[in-house]
Amino acid sequence: MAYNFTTIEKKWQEYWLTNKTFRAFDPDEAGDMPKAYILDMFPYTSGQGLHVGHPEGYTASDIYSRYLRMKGVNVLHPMGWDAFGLPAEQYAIRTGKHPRLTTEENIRNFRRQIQMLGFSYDWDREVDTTDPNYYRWTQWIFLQLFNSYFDPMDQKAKSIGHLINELQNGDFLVAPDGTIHLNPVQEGMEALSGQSSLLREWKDISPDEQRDVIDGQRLAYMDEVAVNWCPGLGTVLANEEVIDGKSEVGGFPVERRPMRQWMLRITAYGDRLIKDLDLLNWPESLKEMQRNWIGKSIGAEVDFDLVVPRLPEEDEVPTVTVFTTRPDTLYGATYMVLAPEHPLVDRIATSAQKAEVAAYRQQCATKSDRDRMADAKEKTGVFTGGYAINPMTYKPIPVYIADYVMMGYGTGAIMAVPAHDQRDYDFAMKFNIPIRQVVKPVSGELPAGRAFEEEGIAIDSALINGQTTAEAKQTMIRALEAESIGVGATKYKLRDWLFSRQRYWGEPFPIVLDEQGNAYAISEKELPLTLPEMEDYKPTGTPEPPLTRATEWRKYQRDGKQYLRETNTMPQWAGSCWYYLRYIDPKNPKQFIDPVKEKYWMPVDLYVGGVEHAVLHLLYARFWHKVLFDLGHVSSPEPFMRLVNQGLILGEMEFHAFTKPDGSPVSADELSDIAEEMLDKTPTMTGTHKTTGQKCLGRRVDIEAVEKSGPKFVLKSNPSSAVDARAFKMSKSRGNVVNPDAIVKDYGSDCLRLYEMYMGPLEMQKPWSTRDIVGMSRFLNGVYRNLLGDDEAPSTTPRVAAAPVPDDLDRQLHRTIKKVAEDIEGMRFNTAIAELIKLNNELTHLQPVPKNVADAFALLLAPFAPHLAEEVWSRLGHAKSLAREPWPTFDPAKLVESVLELPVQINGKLRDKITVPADASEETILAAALAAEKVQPWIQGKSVKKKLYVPKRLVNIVVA
RNA sequence: GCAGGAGUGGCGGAAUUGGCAGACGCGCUGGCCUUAGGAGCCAGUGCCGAAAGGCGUAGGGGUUCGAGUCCCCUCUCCUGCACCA
Repeated sequence: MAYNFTTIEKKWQEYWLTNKTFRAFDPDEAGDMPKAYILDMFPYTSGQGLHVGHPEGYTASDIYSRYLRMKGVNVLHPMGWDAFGLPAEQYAIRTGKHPRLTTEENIRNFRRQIQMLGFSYDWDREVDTTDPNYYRWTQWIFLQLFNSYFDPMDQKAKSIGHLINELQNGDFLVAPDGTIHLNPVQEGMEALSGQSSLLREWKDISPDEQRDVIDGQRLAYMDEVAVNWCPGLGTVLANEEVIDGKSEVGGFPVERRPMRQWMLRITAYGDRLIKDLDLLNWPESLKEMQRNWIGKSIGAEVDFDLVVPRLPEEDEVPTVTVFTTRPDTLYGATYMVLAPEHPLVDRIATSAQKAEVAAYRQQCATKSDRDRMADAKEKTGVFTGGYAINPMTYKPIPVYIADYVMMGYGTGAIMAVPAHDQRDYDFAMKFNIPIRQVVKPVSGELPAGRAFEEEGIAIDSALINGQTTAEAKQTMIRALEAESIGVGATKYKLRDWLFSRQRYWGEPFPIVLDEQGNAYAISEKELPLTLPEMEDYKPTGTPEPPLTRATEWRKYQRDGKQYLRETNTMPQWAGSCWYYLRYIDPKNPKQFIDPVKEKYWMPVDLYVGGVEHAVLHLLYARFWHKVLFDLGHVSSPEPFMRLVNQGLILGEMEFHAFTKPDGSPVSADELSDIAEEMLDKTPTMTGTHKTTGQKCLGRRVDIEAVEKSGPKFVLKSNPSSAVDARAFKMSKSRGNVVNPDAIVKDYGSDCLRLYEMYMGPLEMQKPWSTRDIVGMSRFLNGVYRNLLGDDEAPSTTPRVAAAPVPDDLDRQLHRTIKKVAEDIEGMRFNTAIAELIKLNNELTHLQPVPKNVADAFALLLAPFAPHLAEEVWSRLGHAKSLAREPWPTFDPAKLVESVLELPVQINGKLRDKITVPADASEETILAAALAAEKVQPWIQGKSVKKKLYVPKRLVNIVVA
């Protein structure tokens, strides 16, 4: 009979909650306990509830936390809710309920589901990003950003007050574009020619302009930029939220349009965000994704003089600045390309070319990002009719516009070096532009028919001939700087973080605007600024945010002056940027965190979550953390020291058989690019026939209709026809989503936990298989039966008694203790469970089970199946929870075997096995090996060349 | 195209890092028990072969007494980025 997991699990969950079993101790109560902060990525509380992917990571971190607690560690293991943002609001609109209500419902449901899985969270620390007591501090951090700037010398954030001081002292000067520059005189440097004459001192600037300069330096600033406007969602989106030209949420098309928006100056931190990755124990692939996203490239900006008639108001020759990572190839620049949107295009285009240029620009503007990507193979562009002067060769080079150069990166203009850049090469071939080699390989020949992009030796470049690429770059940059025609420069692909959304369900900005649209912070004392109650919170469908309708709420008065509140709201990611800090001091009404507690708990020792947050949450949170660090609010430069990604859990394996358009069956191995596609709004499997190119459609076939034949699966009814076998991502539309509620009801949460951990290595992607769960169910039932017996009467433990431990069992026990601890520390939970199963199998026929073995078993099982372990532990006569019971220790002496069974190989092939005493000498063992029965025929009549004995491993005899 | 990861029985996956390939679980086969159930217990289960034995870690080559593990080449799948100058 199965043990009653439902009753047992409920009982212990209540016990843990009432007794606050997993309370983390504050620094003053912790004594000399070591600390560990074990963090899960908190869930976004969608209307769908928990899916089986959540418990995977949560169980892993829970096992680790429970293990550490038993090792005497003070563990902080909290949980909370990420609940502001688009999906919650979309759900509310769909169900016709206010997002506050749906969010409350969703949180209740998530809490119920998570608590039913028995995780050892400290529930007194629960946070909810939509709680005004929480988002008050999100707004407070925004004010920190608003009141700071990035100091270019110290490479860190400082208060705006400090900047004003510097400007007043004359340490900084202001350029015509509003950017600030070090005062060369003050710094004892020679005045830069040209530019410096345009720099002005603070005192020479009007108050209005002064405010603009300051506002332009803030880490949170407003700017008119080309943004991703998503009409389907009625809001703008960050670059990170746009995938292949569509919104990540909902998959709606996104268009670029200029709008005035809040931005966070994450680009200032690009360099530190890359560099500090080295401090982190994160998966290499994830670090690489962040490096790619930030996209740092080092090179130079070079000014090219334009060959155009000078306008009367210009006192110098107009120039175009290009960015290049290969300044060593400057001599090879044979043409120039501007992005179609580049502001100088009109200035350069000749009257003869104007029409063609305008037509091309029009064509680019209407092309979606998607089309642009699809057309990437074929270069397009038009000649402007204008020329620029190559500053090294003094030769005029034609200026083109082409959509392979983007306005958003670098300077929006490139010097094209077709000999050493494949894109430029393709373009030059199409437009018959000369190609000039200026780098040759260190050895070997220049490749024919393509660009030579690798490093080499400079040739045909007077200034740098014979230099290696690295040397030549340096020489060139020095020369450019000396001539004031260029400067070494570093560019990032990363854009500043677009931080406002035209939606209701988010944190309001603690900002008011005057009539001119200038932004002012409200005071910290006015926080939290809560969302107004609104009947109609739906998006307006225009860039006008719904909060604009809250006319009373908007009004704000200070010092007799009227202002209007900012009506944009913050994006979904704001609350999750710092939640890990609030857990440390969740109820503090005075500060966002107590510095003593912060110092004690931070940084996070282990962070477990999905890889889907690689460039969103994890980049944003690191950015905020660094700002808080610079401003002295937190003590560590990085928040998450070790990070582990759990692998995706896919749906059950599916098989698909394919048919040609005419309906005849086709084998899956004749197809390529098999994938799911939306046809008539239904997800359909399609494949392209390798030879005919026909599109073939797949249909799902049952596993019973399929068998394995060689390396592939085929139809039983038609064994010549291979079927496609794969597991898909779980999705509602596929109908392959597994609901944890159902699994817990049928098998219990201990079983679900065990199954998810037993599926394979944590980081790997793996298919769900409901059929396999029964294995873990049998294991748990076996444990119950072996220790507590079939009798479910609560006080009896008939199978356990004080008894001597048989040698074999003792060895297995100590092996298990060793292996389980090692595997938990290495997060190899699948093999730890295998070892527990082995120990349990040893107990199956033992009567009685020795008490100390039963005790140890309960403790070893506790991190994995905590409910059953507590039940066993209590029924074995222990009064208190085992949550802080010391972890069992093993005796290395108990692990050694008294006799060895050694394999004997002849020429590396296994032929026999011999059993020898563990302390036998090498000669004895070799002699025994040669004498072994099945070895004899193999050495008879042959000469033994070599006898190898690998201690405690094997014997290998080499014969001629 | 670039970067990262992976490829082991019918399935999920083990293998202390160069030393008995397939631990453990599912499934399957046979048996026992039975108030017949999706319960429990025992035995077996990589492939070929009656056996001896042979063959086996995507494919091909190499290093080694010995290779799933190290080196070279090729193929397939996944994930990310993708005209980023």
